Amino acid sequence: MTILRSSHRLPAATPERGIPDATVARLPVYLRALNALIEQGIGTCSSNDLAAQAGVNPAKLRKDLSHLGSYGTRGVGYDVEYLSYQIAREIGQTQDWDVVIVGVGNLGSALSAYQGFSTRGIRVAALVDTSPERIGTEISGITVSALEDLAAIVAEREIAIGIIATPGDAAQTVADALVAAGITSILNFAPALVQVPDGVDVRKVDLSIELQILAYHEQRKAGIDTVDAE
Amino acid sequence: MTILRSSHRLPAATPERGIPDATVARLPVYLRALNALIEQGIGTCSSNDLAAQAGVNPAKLRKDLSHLGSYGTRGVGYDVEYLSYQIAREIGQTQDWDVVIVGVGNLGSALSAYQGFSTRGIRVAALVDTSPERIGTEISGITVSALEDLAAIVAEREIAIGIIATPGDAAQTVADALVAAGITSILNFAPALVQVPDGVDVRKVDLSIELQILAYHEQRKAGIDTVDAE
DNA sequence: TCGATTTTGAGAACGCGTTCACAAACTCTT
DNA sequence: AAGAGTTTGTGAACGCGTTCTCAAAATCGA
Repeated sequence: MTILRSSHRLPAATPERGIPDATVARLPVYLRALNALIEQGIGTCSSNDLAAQAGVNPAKLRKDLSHLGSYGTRGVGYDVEYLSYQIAREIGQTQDWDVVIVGVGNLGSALSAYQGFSTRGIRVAALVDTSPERIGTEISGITVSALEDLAAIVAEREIAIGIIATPGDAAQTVADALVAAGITSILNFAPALVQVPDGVDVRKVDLSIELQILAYHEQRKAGIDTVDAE
Repeated sequence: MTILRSSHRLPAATPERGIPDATVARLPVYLRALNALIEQGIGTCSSNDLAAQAGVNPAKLRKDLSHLGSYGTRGVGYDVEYLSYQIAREIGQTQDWDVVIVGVGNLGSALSAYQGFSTRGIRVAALVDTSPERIGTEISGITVSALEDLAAIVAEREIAIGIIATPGDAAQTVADALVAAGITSILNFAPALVQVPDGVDVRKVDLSIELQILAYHEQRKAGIDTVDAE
């Protein structure tokens, strides 16, 4: 059964630049769900099927996909492989992205060995640290370089994404070094917020805060139990 | 459904329970900013000062704080220590929270040694794994237990929060075990979504997706450079 | 060919969160 | 004591994202 890719879109249609942030954040989830379907040998799926796999509302899924174009077929659904490719292309996963990790303490080391990256087009290309004891050692098959060599490494390997995995007080220094080296996208694991110039994207992952949010809700659950009788 | 908890000072105000999720997620950020101010020896601050420290809009900060109560003084600002305590109390950081980490691979090990937890009232109380080679070994000063012993450990130590740091295919099994053991809050680092019964909170941190989102924007920047002449 | 059925794509309504704008409340100076 | 200056707390406007809903487009069976 061949799925018609409902004709070509308009040649000069809106460049469709500007997918909502919330949608962008979910596209990788859909991609993962589609890959799961591919592994199950499923060739076509409805928005209901895919939404169930991805854990979202079917209407939301369709709205999200509609921002990319019309890749489904009414009355039929989506061709799994075709849609998978379209999303991959949209989020730039048809190419590999080299990243540099700054700070190879416990977290940085764990990230350098993280299995989940390679299958999603992420390749840890370099490790950097400031500690003399760490520089020159090999972690996950990569030799740790000095922070001074960052710019050269970034230029040579065409690295566009940097990961900050240092303690909080080093974060701004590292961010400055990354920006100076030409990095324009930063993932910050340090418990500190960093200032960067316009044009540089920073995403922050704060492990403590995630747990603190859970603790708030946990406290609230406990409070309901004990206070309700009041 | 609505939780009535009479506050000691509000006579006929709204139940006041039910702080918006977006606000809850920012309270730990404010708390960190306030602690930074305390270390600088600053006793009072305006919403402008604190907002700058926390990296948010002053109006948003005030709106957030207004959900907790009126802890500021017009024309003056906020007492740093007092506000710090009020936020800490609100998000349950006046007590320590014990957590169990399931999966002591690279990521789980790194989390067990993470310095940022202890200062925020998070204590890693137990480590669990399924691998016979890991069970019984000591990591960050904690002996790794078997998954079968999870329920006993959770009960004994009164652990309320569990962290999943396993590969994706083990995540659901682990989540089921955590729920069976009485855990009601889960932080999931595995690249898979887990199903849990009502009443159990799950937060998900997906390292690959964070990088994929950055890669999307990175790709877009590159596209603008080459396509757009603006 | 035609009607019944399935499913997408998108307009519209809705809700939540952010930002604006300002009165109220406080301090400080004269 | 009173006016000028500050800053909070909050109602209102706004914008983004989610959800509802349904016409349009496709398949299938007779």
